[in-house]
Amino acid sequence: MKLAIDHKSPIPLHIQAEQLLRELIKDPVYQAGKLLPNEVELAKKLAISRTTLRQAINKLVYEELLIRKKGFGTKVANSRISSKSMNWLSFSQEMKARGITVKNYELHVSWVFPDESTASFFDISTEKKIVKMERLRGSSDNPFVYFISYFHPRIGLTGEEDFKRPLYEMLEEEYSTIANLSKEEISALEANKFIAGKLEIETGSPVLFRKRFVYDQGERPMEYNLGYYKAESFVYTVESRRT
Amino acid sequence: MKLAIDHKSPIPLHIQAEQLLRELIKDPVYQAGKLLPNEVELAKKLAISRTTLRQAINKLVYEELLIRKKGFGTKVANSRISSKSMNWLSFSQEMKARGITVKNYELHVSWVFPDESTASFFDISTEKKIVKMERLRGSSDNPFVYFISYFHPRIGLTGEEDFKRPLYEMLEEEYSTIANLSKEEISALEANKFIAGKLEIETGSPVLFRKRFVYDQGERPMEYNLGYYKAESFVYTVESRRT
DNA sequence: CCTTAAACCATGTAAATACATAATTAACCT
DNA sequence: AGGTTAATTATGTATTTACATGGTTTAAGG
Repeated sequence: MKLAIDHKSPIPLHIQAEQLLRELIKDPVYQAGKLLPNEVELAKKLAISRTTLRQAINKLVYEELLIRKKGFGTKVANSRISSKSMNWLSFSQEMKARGITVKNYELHVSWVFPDESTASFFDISTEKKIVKMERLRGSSDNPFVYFISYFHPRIGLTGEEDFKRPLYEMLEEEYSTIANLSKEEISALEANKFIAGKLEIETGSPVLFRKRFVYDQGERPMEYNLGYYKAESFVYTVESRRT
Repeated sequence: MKLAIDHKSPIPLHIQAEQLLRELIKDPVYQAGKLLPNEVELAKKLAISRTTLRQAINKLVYEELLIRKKGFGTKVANSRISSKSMNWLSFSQEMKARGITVKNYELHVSWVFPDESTASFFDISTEKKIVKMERLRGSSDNPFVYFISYFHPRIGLTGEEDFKRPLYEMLEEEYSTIANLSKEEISALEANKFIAGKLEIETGSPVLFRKRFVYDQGERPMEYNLGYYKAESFVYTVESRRT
């Protein structure tokens, strides 16, 4: 674990401090509501200004990972909002846990120009082609989900990879890219003609639609994933606890 | 609307600025991704330092109400309704934060026999009546969610309570019952005739359906909640981190 | 011995300043 | 006209400085 801050790095100091703090609070020593060193001391130790350190702490406070108390100190929050971390993101593993064997109905990999929103999430130009993966998956009886994934060019995918392997395992082993954070948006949609065809339902039928924004170790965008789930066959579960 | 900042007020300047901005972006003029005045100008106009102003803007950026772009400016995010772990559980508070005034279109409280699944969750007999609350809520323009709540008899509700108050606040203050854990199941459904009528959509249109199992301090079931959200107007967001 | 006041500690608030960097626009040169 | 370069604009990063304020601990006083 990196305990110091590199002033020569192009990564902003407050980002480095933030990452450092995230690592720090994972340490068992800090788990049970323990106090952090005070800001003035810690800033001196890290050789950054108190303002910069506060900038980093602020983010974690906002995420409710840290709790500040005036005149007392900053402590590590005990219970975090767990969203039943999906084991972790892997579809096939999740299905396996439910006793469903995943069948791949279609798999298609291509190089395409990203649309506006994808390019914006990846922070790249719409003129630069990226790898797109489409997958139709389901149980042994019938397909019930259609996935579209876009991958950031930084990863360096060729499009020739073995996408039959569990995706995140492959990305980790072959490209040292680890999914670290996922932001998801879940909504209900009417199936358009294309999706309806894939999922073998009627156009206009409801589908559960999930956008997933996946970030790597450095909080950099790595995957943009769209999932269209046949309505009856999928339930998304979330568990959250008061903090 | 207050447009100025009171330097003599005991309320911190950055809090005042934050509130002012929240009001400001509600203004129709700012609705469609419009740019805010630049930080240096705005700070001068409000007679506060840029640092303080940035502190205020930061909060709204964290909440994704504003989007900053270096060298370009700060624009208002096209606010769609999302639920960032629901703040915590309260619908009206979450809407308030988004600048949407919640309107209650219908409110109906009754004593009913629980169905099988409800009785099973509460671990009570189907012969024992419980309090059921139905609510149709939405923005000032139109309803977009229909809630049904069942409450565990242990709480001791009479059905005469003031359900116009924030629910969890009322339960905490009047009955010392605190929501502590929530398990949610989200799926997509076709609106049946009843729901379609309430939400003013066509039968068969997709709705986002959420079941919520709420537990109290002692992890005992306290509320069973069903929510039917009009499809276009609701996005459920989840953020999860690898552990 | 208990209450109250003072001292202390750590975070909270606020400003002024300086320079870096990304996005846009304008000017410039082929 | 088209592409490259430079200037402009507005946010991003970082430091130093100063004082306020809410808790905690200690010390004083009845």
